[in-house]
Formats: sequence, structure tokens, C-alpha cells
Amino acid sequence: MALGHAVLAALLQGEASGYDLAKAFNASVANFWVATPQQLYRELDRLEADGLIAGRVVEQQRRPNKRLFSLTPAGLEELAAFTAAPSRPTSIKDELLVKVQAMDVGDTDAIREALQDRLAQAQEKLAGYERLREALLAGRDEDDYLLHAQRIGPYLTLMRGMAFEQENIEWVRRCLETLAAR
Amino acid sequence: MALGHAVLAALLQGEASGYDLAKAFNASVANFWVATPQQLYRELDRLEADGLIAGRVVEQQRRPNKRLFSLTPAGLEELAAFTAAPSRPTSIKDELLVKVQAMDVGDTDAIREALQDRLAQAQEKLAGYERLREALLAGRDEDDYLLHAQRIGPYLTLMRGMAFEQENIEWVRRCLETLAAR
DNA sequence: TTCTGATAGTCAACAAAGTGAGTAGGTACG
DNA sequence: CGTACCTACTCACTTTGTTGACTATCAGAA
Repeated sequence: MALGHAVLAALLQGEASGYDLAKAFNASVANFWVATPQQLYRELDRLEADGLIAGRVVEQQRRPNKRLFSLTPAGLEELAAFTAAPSRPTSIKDELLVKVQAMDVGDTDAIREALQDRLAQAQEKLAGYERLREALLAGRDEDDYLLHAQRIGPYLTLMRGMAFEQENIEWVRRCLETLAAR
Repeated sequence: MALGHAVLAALLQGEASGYDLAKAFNASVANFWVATPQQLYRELDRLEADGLIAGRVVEQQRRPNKRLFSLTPAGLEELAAFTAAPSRPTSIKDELLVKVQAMDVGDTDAIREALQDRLAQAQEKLAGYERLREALLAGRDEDDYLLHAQRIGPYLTLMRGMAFEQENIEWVRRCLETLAAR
């Protein structure tokens, strides 16, 4: 239940529908986990069947009905237990890196384009994260926030995501420069 | 064929057995892809069946026989085509980040330990990468290497891996300090 | 001498993750 | 008035990933 724990952690932010989570797993939660809507709906069904989350149907006037999910006490417990369990080593899977590894026999122009695409994506992500950060801080100073906010987990993971995208940007620039110089 | 392309790219380094690849996917290739030996053996069978790699059995005196695989022209072509194809967005999956996200309801001591473990792992990986880098450079200056070496892909991906581990170390330190201060 | 760890794999079964396509209404833009 | 995108979700299928065995040999340490 790897994705499951990520979903439980996301639900700490509060009640959410599958659709909400799909957006989150494409934005804020994407710092450390990505998942498609289909995966999320399936996982939500599983978690509900296991009693770790509870869903309630909200009828809407001008929109399809939705199911809002929230953590149950059992879900909270499961999440706490997870934090205490040993974790598997991270899995990194980046097709762009495979392409760069193979660049010497590949299509240089295509790789250059792929790098540029990644640069743009990283810059966009970083800008999004920056907005999220401002929203979390809500005017407070970072040190103050880290000392006194009730929940600092989301802020810390956000910092990791920002550093990651920053590194992406710098690395891609380096690659492009190297390609240009040869 | 996501893992497949990573294997093909790894085979650019030269002929390798499943066992060699298992080590590589735990060391140098781990910058951008991780896989278990079982996955690799399965993938090697598939790639061989598809004619993208060719295996030859090497009989050994004091060791079990092994199969050494190398790229076929078709494999090279496939790899080149892959570099030109659009790639899916990266997937990040890090259980430690999930734990940190949930730290406010989790077991703080356990998370602290997990962070410390990660710190040690990252330092080890970084040291390993540094050795790899020295080996690749073989005494040459980095700028010179990037301009004149035949293959620079492996060096560039290694740089990405090093930056990633460096960032891990700094982020983990930051988290530990924050935890200590609260 | 027994035991651990490294080399070099193989097999089977299952669980989890990911892809592609489809449904069905709503709103906003030009 | 069309069309494109947003909300909200479902089904079918394929690919990956995980677990836990099992087979062998050799080197070095306890």
C-alpha cells in the first residue's frame, strides 16, 4: 500500500473528493508522489473498504454528485504506524535521464528539445510551488512558521520539491550548454 | 517498455550479464532508474526475444555460467528512436517524503531515525558517485572531458545524481534541525 | 569445520501501478 | 453556435514491481 499511504497523508489536509486528490497529486503532492485519477479512484475504494477513510456523497446542483473522503481514526492510526515502519528505498524513474544517458547514440536535436521542455516544466512547477509556499506562510516569516505552525510536514515536503525543481533547472541548463559547446 | 530502454542505455557501456546490470542498477544507473534483479532478468529475456539485445553464454571455470548481453543494431536503433520520442513526466515516489508530510500525526522519533538513515544513505551514495566521477574523468579536467570525451551521457546523468543526493543531505539536515528546535 | 557472503543465476505467483478510452453534464470564450 | 475545457467518475486491460523460494560454487573467517 504505497500509494495508499500517500493518499492518507494527503487527506490530512482535510476532506477531499477523488477529483480534488487528482489535482493535488498533480500539484502539491506531486513533490513526492504522482498518480493518475484512475489510480486514485481505485485506491480510494480500497481504503474505504479497509475502513481507513470514510466517504460521504455530496449532491450538487449544477455539477455531478461527488464523494468526499476523510480519514477515519483507523486511517490516522495506520498513517502513524506507517511513519514508524522502515521504508523502501526511493524509486527514481526519469525517462529524460535515460535519454541523456543514451544521448551519444541518439537524436541530439530531439534531446535538446526534450531538455528545453523539461526546463519549461520545471520553471512552471517551481512557480506553482512558490505560490503554494506563500499561501502556507500567509505572511509569516519562515523561521517563525517552522517553530510555531501546527502542521509543518507539508511545508517541509514543499521545500524538498522546490529544491528538486531548482536542481532540475540548473542541471538542464548545464546539459544544454554542454550540447551547445560540442 | 520503460525499464527496457533503461537497460538498453545501460548496455551502451558494453556487454553485461544480468548480475552486472543488477549491480549497475543499484549504483551508477540508480541515478535515474532502480530495478530488482528479477525485473532485470525478465526484461533481458523480453529484449532478447524482441531481438534488441543478443546474449551469449560464457562458461566459467570456478563460477556458474553466465549470459552476457549486448545491443544489437535493432536495439541501438530502438534506443535512438526512444530519444526522439516524447517522454512521460517523471514519477517521484519517496516514502520518506510521505512520512515527513504526515509527521505532525506520526511518530516523531521514528521519523527522526528515518531521516538519519536517509542522511547516511545519501552520504554513501554521494561518495560512491564521487568515485565513479573520478573514474570517468580519469585525471582529465571536467570542461575538457565534456568537450572531448566520446560519451558524455553517463557523466551528465551522474552529475544529476550527485546534485540529487547533495540536495537530499541538505534537506534532511534542515528537517532534523527543525525537529530539534520544536 | 561450519558458516557467511559473494558470484550468477532461475522460477512462480501475486500485488500494485499505469494506460487508454469512455460517459455525461456544465461553463466560458469568441 | 460551436468548441474546448472543467467537473466527476468508471471500466478494461497491460505492464511493473514484489515476495519468496531454489540451485550451485568458491573464498575467507570464526
